[in-house]
Amino acid sequence: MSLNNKYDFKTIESKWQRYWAEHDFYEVTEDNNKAKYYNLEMFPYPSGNLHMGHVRNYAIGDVVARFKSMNGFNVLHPMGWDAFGLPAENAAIQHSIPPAKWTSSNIAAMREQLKTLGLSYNWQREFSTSSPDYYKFTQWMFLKLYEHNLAYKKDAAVNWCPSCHTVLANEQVVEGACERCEAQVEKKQLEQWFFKITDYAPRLLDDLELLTGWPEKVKTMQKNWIGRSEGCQFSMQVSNSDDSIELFTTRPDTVFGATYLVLAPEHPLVKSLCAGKAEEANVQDFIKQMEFLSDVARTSTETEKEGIFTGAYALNPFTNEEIPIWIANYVLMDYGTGAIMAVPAHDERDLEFALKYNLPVRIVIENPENPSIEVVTEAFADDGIMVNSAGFNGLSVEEGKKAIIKYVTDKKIGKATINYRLRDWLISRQRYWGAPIPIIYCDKCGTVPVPYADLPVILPEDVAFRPSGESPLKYVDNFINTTCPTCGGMAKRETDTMDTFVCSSWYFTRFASPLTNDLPFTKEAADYWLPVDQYIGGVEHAILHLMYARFFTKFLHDINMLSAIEPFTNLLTQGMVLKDGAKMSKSKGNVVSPEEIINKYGADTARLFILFASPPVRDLEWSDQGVEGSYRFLNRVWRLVNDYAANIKDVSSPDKWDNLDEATKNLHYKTHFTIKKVTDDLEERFNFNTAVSAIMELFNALNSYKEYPQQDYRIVKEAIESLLILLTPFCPHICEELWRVIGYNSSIITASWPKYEEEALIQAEVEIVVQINGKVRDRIKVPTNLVEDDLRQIALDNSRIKDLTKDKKIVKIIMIPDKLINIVIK
RNA sequence: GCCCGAGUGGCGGAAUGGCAGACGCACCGCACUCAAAAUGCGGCGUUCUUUGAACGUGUGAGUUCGACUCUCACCUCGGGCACCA
Repeated sequence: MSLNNKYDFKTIESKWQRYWAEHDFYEVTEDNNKAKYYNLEMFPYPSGNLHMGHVRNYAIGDVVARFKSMNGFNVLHPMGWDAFGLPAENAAIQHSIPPAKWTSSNIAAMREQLKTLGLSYNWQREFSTSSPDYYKFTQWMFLKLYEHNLAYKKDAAVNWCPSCHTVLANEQVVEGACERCEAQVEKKQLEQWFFKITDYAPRLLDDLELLTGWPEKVKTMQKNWIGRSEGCQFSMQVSNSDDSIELFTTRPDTVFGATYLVLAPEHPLVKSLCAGKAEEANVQDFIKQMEFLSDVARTSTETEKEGIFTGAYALNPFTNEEIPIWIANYVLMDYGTGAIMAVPAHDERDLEFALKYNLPVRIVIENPENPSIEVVTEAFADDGIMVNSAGFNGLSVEEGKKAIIKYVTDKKIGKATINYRLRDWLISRQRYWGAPIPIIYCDKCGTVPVPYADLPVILPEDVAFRPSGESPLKYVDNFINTTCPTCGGMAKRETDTMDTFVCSSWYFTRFASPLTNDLPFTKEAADYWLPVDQYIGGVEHAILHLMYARFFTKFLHDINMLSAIEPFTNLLTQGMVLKDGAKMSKSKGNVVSPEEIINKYGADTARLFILFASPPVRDLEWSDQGVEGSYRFLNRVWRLVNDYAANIKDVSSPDKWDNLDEATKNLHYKTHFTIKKVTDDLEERFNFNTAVSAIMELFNALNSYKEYPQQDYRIVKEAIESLLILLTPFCPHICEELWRVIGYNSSIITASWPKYEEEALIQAEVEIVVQINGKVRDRIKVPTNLVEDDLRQIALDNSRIKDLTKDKKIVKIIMIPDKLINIVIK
């Protein structure tokens, strides 16, 4: 090795990146003779800057893709851009750069940054969701949903972000604030487009069971979000009126304790209920107060319950009692029927309200621990026996529910129902930089969908942005003014665009055949590649993106576009990258730039550190010194392999390893042990950190062997080759270079993953731990697979053990073969 | 309030019923050097009466021959949901 043979990562990395790209190593086509593996990382928003979270996400994905590929799979590993969204528009407003231009230059910059990481992407399939070739099919999806009555427009109280100047989906409101900008969300009555995701609620919930490769945590979050609840819907007659009120309850068994009804202030019956009554004016005031209050302001647990009596009464069909009808802030119009029966004795919320407004409290479920209680201070919601409930007395809660449901069903005043917390997905946005909703409004024909043949509805680029953020589309006459596809008359286009989550709800299908231009993808290609075998990304998408994508997949399945019913078979949610215990952010000033790290140490070092420092699902604490350590390791590998290169180049390995001396045999063992360990870690557990540490151990073993006088270069060669191949998914560049250094002409990235030999893992002797009463007292070396009788004898004959057990009575001896013997003494 | 996850040396972490602390970082010592860096070699949980022993995986109990690992209760931190009837 010459003195100037330094580990020159810059030259090495750019050389091999060019070489791999030129030789199309990552291009794939559908091949039915090979097992496919679709490996996908959540595509990024092209902010223009790669951050460490991206690097971690893509490094993890690249290890999986390369590992699968080296194991003979036909691997699809694509990358694209989730390119619509507000930042581009804000840049346009602030810096007068057109969003399209801003976006494409950001994409170019980020693509270059990604390429310096040496990721095994199939770049031929790259696309951006903001290109007409793509959003044409986002619009196609809208039309298909519309065609199947799953896209509809309704006037509703919606979440309005005053800062983003647009409405938001329920999922995009976090603790009353906008998910993006954290401004307090307001409520507005607007006509908006929705996707009827609620039609899919039962399947979205039930099919979570199929997702055995998903983290429990994500499934639980989705389950809670969908929020299925079983109960009963029935009606109560309004006194002195033909109207009746439909209400929903999960506790029909408590109906005898219903002492009042509560309607949501927006309930359509409220007006007529109080019409002409003394209460009318006050009720109207109350409704006005509620109207503009955001959901959170109105319904947070911290908000005090408020309500008002409507002046009307309803007849409880079970007690034949007249009970007052109230309206209150804590009842929501868009859940259930917007009306509840209040049972203060057995519902905490109703109790709080009843106590505040002096409404009667009646116990109808007996608390078995406190049967004689008379004054209710705490709502009892657990299981008990029905009391004060006429013919239903004595039933348990479960029996009571069934009996009451049967009663209302027989009487034809109600039925068993299931309610979901999930709301329909509000997808229209009053912003410019998104896929235009392909709808035309005609005075004569009404709402008319754009014909498929006319897609895409092109987003005009020559527009004037307004500082307020108000969509400039509203002022682009040649966009708005069009002709009606049905009657040919003058008509106007919808100016709202779609939520960017719509774009990302189907992108994984497009990668299967990204150039298809009559359909979003061909069924043939999609059925070959989908579902995605491994999906990798941040847990922040646990509900939003992952649920929308599941919804789209099921819909595409239903319209026979796709065989898959779930998009992602396995999901890995990686942890955040932290610095000094906090998420990296500009405001905290703790951002480490990937570009700098790659410049200083190279992509291989950056990748190695990120994969070694912590298992993928956990948060990763950034450590500059840790990076140094990874860099140091690669330098040591570099030196060792170069030192050995001449000696191992022309050595060939025999068919059988015979007569190896002990030190050599140990190295041989270590090599095969490492192959097994790394393979298991990558295949089954995604424990990249322990895989790396196993490779480091193999390196350490090789390094010690270097001092051994009678080296067997055949075994050294085997160890070095194994080490390089095992390290390739983590650090492909240095491994490729060293592969050539030891004499290969073919690329290491196409090398087969090594298989361990069972025989090499058999050791003649094992160390057994000898315990007395569970405490380690000695260690002895014995032949492998020693029978218990012999092991017991050897242990008892051991002088230290003899010493410690003399004068003691041996009660019991527990033996674990090849591992441990525990002598229990008294 | 409810649900989920985590808690192990100075630090990142390893071990999921059988040797606690693999691997790495930091630190200490030695070699090389005029010196430093780099590199190499060695040490490195705490305490003590130090060829040995006691203690030690958030706290307390329990199961077991044996518990970081299982069970129960609690504490702390993180995440999710939170008037959804």
